[in-house]
Amino acid sequence: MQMDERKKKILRALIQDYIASAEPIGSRTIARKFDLGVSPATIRNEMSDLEELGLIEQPHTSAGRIPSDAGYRYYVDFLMEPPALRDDDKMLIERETTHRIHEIQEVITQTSKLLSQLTSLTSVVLGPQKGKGTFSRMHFLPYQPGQAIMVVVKENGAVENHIIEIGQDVAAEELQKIADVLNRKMHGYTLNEVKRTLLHEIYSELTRQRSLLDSALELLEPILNDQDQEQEHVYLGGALNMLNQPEFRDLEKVKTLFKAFEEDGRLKKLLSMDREGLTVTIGGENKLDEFKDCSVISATFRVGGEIVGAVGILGPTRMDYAKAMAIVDYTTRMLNRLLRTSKRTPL
Amino acid sequence: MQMDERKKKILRALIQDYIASAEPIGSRTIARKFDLGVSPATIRNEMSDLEELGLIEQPHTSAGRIPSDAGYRYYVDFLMEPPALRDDDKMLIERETTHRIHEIQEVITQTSKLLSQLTSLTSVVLGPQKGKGTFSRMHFLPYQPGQAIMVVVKENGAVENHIIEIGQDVAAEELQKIADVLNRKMHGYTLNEVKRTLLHEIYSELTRQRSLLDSALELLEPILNDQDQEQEHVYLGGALNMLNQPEFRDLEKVKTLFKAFEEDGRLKKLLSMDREGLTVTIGGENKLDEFKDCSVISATFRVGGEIVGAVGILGPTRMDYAKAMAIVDYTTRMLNRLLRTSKRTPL
DNA sequence: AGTTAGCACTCATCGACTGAGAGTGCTAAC
DNA sequence: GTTAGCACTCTCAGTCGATGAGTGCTAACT
Repeated sequence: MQMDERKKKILRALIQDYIASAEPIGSRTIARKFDLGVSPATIRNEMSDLEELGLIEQPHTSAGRIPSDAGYRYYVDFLMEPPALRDDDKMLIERETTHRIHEIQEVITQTSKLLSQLTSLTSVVLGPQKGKGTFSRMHFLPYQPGQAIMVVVKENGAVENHIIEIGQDVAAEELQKIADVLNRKMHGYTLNEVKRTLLHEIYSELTRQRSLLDSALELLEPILNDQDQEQEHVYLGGALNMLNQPEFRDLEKVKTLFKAFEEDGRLKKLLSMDREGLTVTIGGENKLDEFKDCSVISATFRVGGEIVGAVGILGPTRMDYAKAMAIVDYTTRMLNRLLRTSKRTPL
Repeated sequence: MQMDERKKKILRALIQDYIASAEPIGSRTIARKFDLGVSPATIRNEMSDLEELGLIEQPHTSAGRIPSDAGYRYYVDFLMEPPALRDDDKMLIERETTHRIHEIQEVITQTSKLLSQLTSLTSVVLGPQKGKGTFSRMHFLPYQPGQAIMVVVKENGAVENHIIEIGQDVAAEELQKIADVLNRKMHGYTLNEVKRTLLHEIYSELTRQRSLLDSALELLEPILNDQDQEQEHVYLGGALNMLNQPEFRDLEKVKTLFKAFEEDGRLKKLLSMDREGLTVTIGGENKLDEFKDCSVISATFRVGGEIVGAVGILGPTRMDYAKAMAIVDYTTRMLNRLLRTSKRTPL
C-alpha cells in the first residue's frame, strides 16, 4: 500500500489536531474541521489503511485514532511544514544569548530556563564535562596554616579551586616546585589521563625530591577523585510543565517520570551527543522505558570545533515538533555563536 | 473543659494511629486497637469533647476523626514520647557527618540527601549566604591575555574565583598593588558592606594612582553584583517522597507544592532562621498557603557561634514528629560538631 | 455522675445498570 | 472509487441501592 496525497493530508490533519487537542480524533471530525472534500466514510477507509500501515492506532474500538510513534516519525520526516520561528521567540532567544556571561554555569541554566519557557515543555541541558577538560596549569595560594588553595586552570578556560592539606612545614617555595613539576608534566592531558597513565611518571620524577613526594601525591588527590568530575550534572528546566500535559494526569506516570529526572545518567542518555545537528527521538525510539511516551528534540553545541554539550527539549510524543525543532535549532546556533565570539567566557 | 488523663490517652492514640494509617479513625477502632478499658460510647463522648476543644475534626459527618493542627501541636508539646533515635539511623548520620569534606556544598547536599532518606520525606537545607561572609583577602592569578583570575577568600574560609577583565597592558605588579589596596581596605567587611559604604573610600585612595582606578572598580564589579550573592540557594532533597504521601494523591496539590518548591524564597521562609534549636511548625502555623497542609521540623546550625544555615524536614502535617525531630536534632548536632572541629572545611 | 448498650441516622464508597455520544466497519447504492 | 445508511462497540457520566463505618442521642445500669 502506498501513501498517496490524500492519505498524507489525512495523516497530517489528524496529527495536527491531536497535537492541539490530545483527544483521539475520528473520521467525522476530520471531515468537519479540515476541508478535504470527501465524506467521513472515505476518510474512514483511508484511516483504516493508515492503521494497517502502522501510522495511527486506536486506543479502543470506538474511539478515534491517534498517531503512533511511526506516524509521528513520518510526520516529522515528510509531512510537517518547515519549522518556522515566531519573531518574538527569536528576539527572546537572541536577547538571552547575547548577554555578557562569565560563567558557563550561568549559560547553561539560562538556556535551560529559556527553552522550557518558550516551549512550555521540559528542557535538558548538558554542559561541558569537568573531567574532560585538558589540564593547563595550577597555582597555589596561601590559606590556613597547614592548608593551601590549589587553583586549577583547564585549557578550555575552566577554573576550579580546591582546598588541600599540606604539611605544616611546607614552605611556599616547595609548593612552587611541586607546582612546576606538575605543570610541566600534566600540561595538555585530561585529568582522567593523568590518573590513568601519568601518575607513576610524576611519582618517579619526584622521588628525587623525596620530601615533596607525599605532599604532591596527596595534593593531586582531590582533583583526581572529585566525584563530579566524570558524572557531569544535567540541568533540567521546567520539569513542572510536564504536569500540565494531559498525558501525565496519572500520578503513577508522574512518579516514574520524575524518578527518572533525578538520575542524571538517564537524562544524559536522552541527548544524542554522538550525532551532529538537530536530532528528533520519538517515543520508543529512545532506549529508556521511562521515556517511551516522550519525544526529545536535541542538538549539540560546540566550542572551537569540539562538541562540549547538548541541549534538548523533552515533551510527550504529542508535542509541537515544528516549534520545538525551530527553537532548539535556533538556540544552539546562537549558543555556538556566543561561545565562539565571546572569548571571555570560560568553560 | 479540661484535658484529663483519659482524653490525653485517646488523643494520643488517635494521632498515632492516624499518623500510621492516614485514615480517619473512629471510636470503635480506638476501643479495639488500644486497650483503654472503656467502651466505644465513652470514647465517642470524649471525642466529642476533643472536637469541641478544637483538637480533632471530622472530614464529614460519618467518618472518623482526624487531628487538627492544634491537635498535632498539643501532641508535640505534651503527649509525644520523647523523640528517640534508632541506633542504625544514628550510625548512619554519624557516618555521613564525619566524612572528610572539603566543600561546604558537599556538606549541604549530603545532609539534604541523608535527611530525606532517613525520613522518607523532603528535606530543605539552607547553607551559608555568600554575600554575608566577611572579606579576608584576594589574589590575582594570570589567565588569558587581558583577563585574570581573581580569587577571593572570605574569613569563614570560603573561596570563590571570578574571571575579570583587565586592560591588555596591566602588568602583574599593578594588579598586585590593586590587590594590596583592596585587601587592606576590605579586610573584615562583608561584601555587602563594601558595596554600601566602602566603595567611595577605596575610590579616593586609588585616585592617587589614577591609572589603576578604572581597573580596580571594574574588578570589584563581579563579586559585588554576583546575583547568587544575596539570594542563596536552598537545597531540596527527596522532593519525590512527597508523591508517596497519600495526602498528595491529588495532582493539583502536587502542582502547587512543586511550584512552591521551585521558588527558593518560599522554601527559605519555611526555615525558622531566627529561632534557636529545634523548631516545629505545624500546618497553618507557617505563613505560606501552599504549605498549609505541611509541617516543618527545622533547626539552625552554626560555625563559630554564628548561625550560618538551617536544615529542615518537610512533610504532611500527618508525619512522625518524634522521629523527624530526633533526626533533625541529631543531624544538626553532628553538623555543628563537624563544622567546629574540622578546621579544614571551608565555608 | 459517669459509663454503656441500643438505635436511628448520615454519609462515602462501590458495583451494577443505563442512556447518550462518538466512532467504527460493512454493505449496498451511486 | 465514493458515499449513505445502519448495526454494532465501547467509553463516559450519571443514577440507584446496598453496604459499612461512624456518629449522636437516649435510656438504662453501676
